[in-house]
Amino acid sequence: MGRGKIEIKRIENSSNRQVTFSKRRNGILKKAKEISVLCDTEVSLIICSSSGKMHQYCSPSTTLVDILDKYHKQSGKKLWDAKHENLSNEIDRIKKENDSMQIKLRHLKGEDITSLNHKELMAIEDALENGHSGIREKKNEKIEGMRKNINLDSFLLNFQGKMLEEEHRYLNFILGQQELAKQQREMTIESNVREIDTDHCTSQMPFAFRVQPIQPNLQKRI
Amino acid sequence: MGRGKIEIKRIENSSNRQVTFSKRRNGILKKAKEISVLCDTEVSLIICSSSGKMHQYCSPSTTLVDILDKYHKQSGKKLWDAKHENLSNEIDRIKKENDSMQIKLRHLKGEDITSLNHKELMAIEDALENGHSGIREKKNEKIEGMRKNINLDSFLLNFQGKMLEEEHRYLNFILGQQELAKQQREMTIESNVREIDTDHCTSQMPFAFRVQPIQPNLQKRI
DNA sequence: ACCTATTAATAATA
DNA sequence: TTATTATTAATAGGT
Repeated sequence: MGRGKIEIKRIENSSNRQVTFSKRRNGILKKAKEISVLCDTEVSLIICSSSGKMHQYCSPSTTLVDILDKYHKQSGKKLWDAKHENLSNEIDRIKKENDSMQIKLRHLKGEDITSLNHKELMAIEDALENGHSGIREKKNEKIEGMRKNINLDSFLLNFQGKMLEEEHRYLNFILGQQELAKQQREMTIESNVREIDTDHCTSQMPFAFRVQPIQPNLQKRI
Repeated sequence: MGRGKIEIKRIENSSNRQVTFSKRRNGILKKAKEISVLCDTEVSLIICSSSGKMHQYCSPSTTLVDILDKYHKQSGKKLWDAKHENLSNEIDRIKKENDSMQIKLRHLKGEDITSLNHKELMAIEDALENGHSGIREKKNEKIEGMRKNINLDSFLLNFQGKMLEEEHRYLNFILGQQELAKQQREMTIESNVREIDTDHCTSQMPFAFRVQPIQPNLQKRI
């Protein structure tokens, strides 16, 4: 294309080379734009002239960095230096860690567990139980613990009260019996000291000494 | 150039677009080679097709990295730094996410919970309970359930056994005391009917009638 | 992938 | 650099 055909090799005439560069540079930039528009593609074109000037085209939908990044990933070539590679690797590593933790969390929350087998479910349940007991301990030490203590105290108090009541009733009963027995004994001695009658004696035996049904509440248990 | 003129806009017909891409891609790659040879320039051309394939040309005297580096220095644009910054930011973001998840996981496992307040503990416990109930549902209800029931049964059995033992001991004690009291009474009446001594009488009162510490375990049932 | 009419690019020139 | 233009190269549409 031109007044004559040319061989594709370095143009030795500097002026000609410069003119050709200018023309072809425009041409290729135009082509780059055209293909990116016509074919909906991402194009990056960088041209460094021998004089040091740079010319660049990048398709409008993206950035050079994006294209280079794509290239990097696709080609597997080390475009980026070791530092970038390290960073990329770390990102991959952390992302994996992230995903695994996310899954664990979801499992602990009881989500996405349909696919798990029995062993896995058991492991998760153990973890939940351990966690729960740990939490319970801590929680109980605080308010829950207080409430329980209060409940226990009131129960014990209630219990003690009932015990004391019971004891009190029993003691009163005993005292009453003793009193009665004493009076009966005194009456007997006073009125008929010499009259000895075993039967009478037995019948007059202080109530406290007779075989008594033991406290009914306690007897129930026999 | 072609059978007809075309407008430079996206070719909607997918097949045509693909054909045109193929042709123009070859064309622009050829142009890139030509300008780099004719004009002794460094050229980098990267084309990403919409289907994801990549095509690249780089002038033979150099590498893409060199060209990018030159571009970087010349343009003053932060190609590398921007990339580096992006990566660093992403790492920071993911690391934070990671840490937060790690903490959540540890909390759910019952670790590092001393610093939590009551509300937080409650929230975690709720989560654990929710998770647990989910797991429980999914878990093998038969075998696990059976095991638990057996354990509970054996516990109750054990407990009942202990209760009965205790009761038995107590009943034996009561019976022993009653027996003793009866014997003592009979002895007292037989040997010294007339000797009446209140103190002695009190001291001889059957043990069963004295104020006894009440059996705590059994008293519970009152 | 090939063909080819037609358009686009550009070498030589100014 | 830009403009002209003869000539070659690229390619659109069809096969």
